[in-house]
Amino acid sequence: MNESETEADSGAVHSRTRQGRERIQSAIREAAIEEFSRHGFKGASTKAIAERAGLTKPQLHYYISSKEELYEELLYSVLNGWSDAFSFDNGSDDPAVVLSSYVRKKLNYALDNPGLSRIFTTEVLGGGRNLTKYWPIAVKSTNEKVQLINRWISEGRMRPVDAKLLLMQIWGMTQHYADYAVQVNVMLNLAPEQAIDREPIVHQLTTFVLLGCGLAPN
Amino acid sequence: MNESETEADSGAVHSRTRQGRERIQSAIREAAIEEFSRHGFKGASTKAIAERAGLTKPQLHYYISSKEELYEELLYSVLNGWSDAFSFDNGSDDPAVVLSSYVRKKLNYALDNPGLSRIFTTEVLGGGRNLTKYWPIAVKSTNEKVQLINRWISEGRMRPVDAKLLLMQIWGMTQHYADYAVQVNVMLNLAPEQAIDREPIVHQLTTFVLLGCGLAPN
Amino acid sequence: MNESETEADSGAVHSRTRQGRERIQSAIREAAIEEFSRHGFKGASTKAIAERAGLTKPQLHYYISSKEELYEELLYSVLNGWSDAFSFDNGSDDPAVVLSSYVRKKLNYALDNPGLSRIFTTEVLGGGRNLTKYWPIAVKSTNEKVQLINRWISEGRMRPVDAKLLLMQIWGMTQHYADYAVQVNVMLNLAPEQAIDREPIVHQLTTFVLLGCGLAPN
Amino acid sequence: MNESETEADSGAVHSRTRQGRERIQSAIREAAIEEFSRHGFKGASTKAIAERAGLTKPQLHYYISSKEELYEELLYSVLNGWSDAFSFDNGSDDPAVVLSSYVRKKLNYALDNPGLSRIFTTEVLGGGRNLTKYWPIAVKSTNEKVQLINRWISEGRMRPVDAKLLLMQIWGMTQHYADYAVQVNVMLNLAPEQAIDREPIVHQLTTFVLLGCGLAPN
DNA sequence: GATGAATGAGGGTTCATTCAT
DNA sequence: TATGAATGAACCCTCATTCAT
Repeated sequence: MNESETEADSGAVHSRTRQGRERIQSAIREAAIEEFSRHGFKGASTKAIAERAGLTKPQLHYYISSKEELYEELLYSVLNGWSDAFSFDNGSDDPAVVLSSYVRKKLNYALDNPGLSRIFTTEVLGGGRNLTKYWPIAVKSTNEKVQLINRWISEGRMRPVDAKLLLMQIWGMTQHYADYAVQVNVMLNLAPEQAIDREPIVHQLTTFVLLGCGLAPN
Repeated sequence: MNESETEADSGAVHSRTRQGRERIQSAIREAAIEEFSRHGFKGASTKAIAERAGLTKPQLHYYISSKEELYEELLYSVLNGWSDAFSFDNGSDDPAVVLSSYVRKKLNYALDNPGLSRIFTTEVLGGGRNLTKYWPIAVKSTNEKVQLINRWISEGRMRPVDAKLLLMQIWGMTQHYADYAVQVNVMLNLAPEQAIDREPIVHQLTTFVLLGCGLAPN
Repeated sequence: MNESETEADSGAVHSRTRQGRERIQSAIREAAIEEFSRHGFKGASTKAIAERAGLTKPQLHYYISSKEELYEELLYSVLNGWSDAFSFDNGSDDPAVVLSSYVRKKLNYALDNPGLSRIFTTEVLGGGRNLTKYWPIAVKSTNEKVQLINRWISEGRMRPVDAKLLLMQIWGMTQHYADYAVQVNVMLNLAPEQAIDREPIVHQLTTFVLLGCGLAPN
Repeated sequence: MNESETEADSGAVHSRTRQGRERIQSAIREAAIEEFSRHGFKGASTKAIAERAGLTKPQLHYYISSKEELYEELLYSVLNGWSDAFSFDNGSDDPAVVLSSYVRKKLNYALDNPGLSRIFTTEVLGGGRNLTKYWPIAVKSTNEKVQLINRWISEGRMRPVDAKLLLMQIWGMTQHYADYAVQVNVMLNLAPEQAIDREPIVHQLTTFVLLGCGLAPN
């Protein structure tokens, strides 16, 4: 991206082909996200992915090794993205600050990566067979947050709540904007693909969470 | 079950076969819910449905006319169930009462019918092509609730919130227990199919919502 | 069709059931004729036959032993009907009389039994695998006619023609009214199932044949 | 049949594959004609078509998109071929010339394309559901011929006949050589697939028609 | 690199027929 | 007799993948 090479490339075949390859691979990625997120692993077809990426099926198989691997790659890609949004900001120990930041990050991820988010949802819906390695990590990371929240509670800085349930509430509310995007747009009277104005949502969500936790909204 | 009970069978062949048919049809229904909710319409296979119901594929087609019709039947079944949970109690005009009742009903539906709930989610994920007829109804029903909430707000009985977003927050939080059941159980350290203790959840959810709306929890 | 059964039956159960059986069998026959004549042996389905006869499939199999046998029964039924129309009248030795009578009988058979006629056509179209036993008979019967015609020709009572071709011309022209009934009705501006006025056709056909044979039309 | 290709192949790979594709497509076409013409649309199976063309079923679907489309393609192919044979020669206004030419063309089409001809027959036998668009064209073209014949009659150049019936007689007699080819060969003592000597037939047919119309044979 | 072709498995569905009842 | 159910084969078609070119 910030490579010093301009669009007016030296023209070396090597470089051009590499660019082409990257463009194709990102086209495949986007196409695969779309298809997998709409139909799940079993329901998605390589034909549809190939067509969406502007390739033929054999061409697609030149770039990927299998449908399963492509899917897993994307799935792990979400899990990594999750790690960021899942983590609490360490910059502050103020519950209100930490929680609002968390909500905002979660929501942003859902709205910036609705496809990837939905892939995770289809995976969980399907039973989460590919997530056995992931659960321990998620559990650990969740437990850390739970402990932090519980400390806040024991310090009287927060209303006593079940911290795990609180986190799930946040997940449910934010993930909703990825999984139910279609319904959200219908309800908000937006065109099917129209982007949502996210600031009001962040604001209401954080206020809601803070009030729910007995905290003063920022 | 009293062991001396002899099935209270009338003994008539007619009755037995009819019972058998009903048992099979409900087995098909359950199997279809499971498969569709796990893999979506495209990803589900009639073979899997048949096997789960203890039938062969041609046998299955003796009871259903097509995969699509079976799916749509189930989908409409959710939509009907939705109508109940979607409706506000008319027995009260107290925001706290109405909202907690709504949350409770929504959650109960998700926990009582996780499969059906997930089918709706897969449908929305897939783009909601089968929901064109449903949206107007849902929008109307939602708008009615929005107006009621707005009245409460204008009467100063509730904190000013975006009513639509509020409803979506409730949907997201309750639906989460159906869609993400697998993750919920992992997080709550429950066995994969173990039933959840729903009372604490209802309690925290309603408290959360009421506080978020600036209402005193019951 | 031509069943002019007396409704005033003795009323005996036995007789009534026998009547019922006969009625069913004739319904099956008609249904089978329709289906086989429209789609051929392979293309016809027992389901369609059963439905057309107002029966279920297992019910149908109670009356017939197999699709093939039902088909063959009908086919042989045509072949028998053929024998009549195929035979020259022995009452006269006048070429004009014999030929016009033959044309008339052929045409009448086609118009009275279009379904059966078409079954024969589908059989021939399909290769005539079921007709191996029939060909020798047909050939013999044809050769006899050929010899008779040839005698007429050698006696100078008819223009010299290839007798076999002449017969085929008659078959083609008459069979056309069964096989191409749909097109005939379109061309004659008749409703799809409307009966045709056959006298003009008989007249033109016989005149045509007689003139073609150098005979004076009746 | 229509293979007029130069055996001297350029040898280029490109050319070879394209030739291969064309050869396969024409094999499919021939196979499909054979199967459809023998069993009708419903009775024909893609398996049989594939095998006859030397392909597997999925291979076949690489070249065609569906059984129905393949069938319709062939059917329309007949209808187009029909247009030629259906048209009267405009080169002459002599009834004898025009009619004999018509008979000859019709017969030639039936003998050159027996399979395609039979496909049309199976379609008409089956009710002609695919011919709704075709009928108006056929009716118009027929009416034009009828008017011409009627003019000849009114000018006293032809015996008065029902022109439509006359045309149907011609259709019946010529089509017979396609539809009843099997029986024709049996009757004429030819081997099942043996080609017929068509000149005597054309001669007798035209003579027959001209005499039937009160015209002097050429 | 990329394309036409092939492959074997499996998709949903209907088939003719038989078996209990 | 007649019906609900079952059966195994076959139906048309698409799948993910691989192999020549």
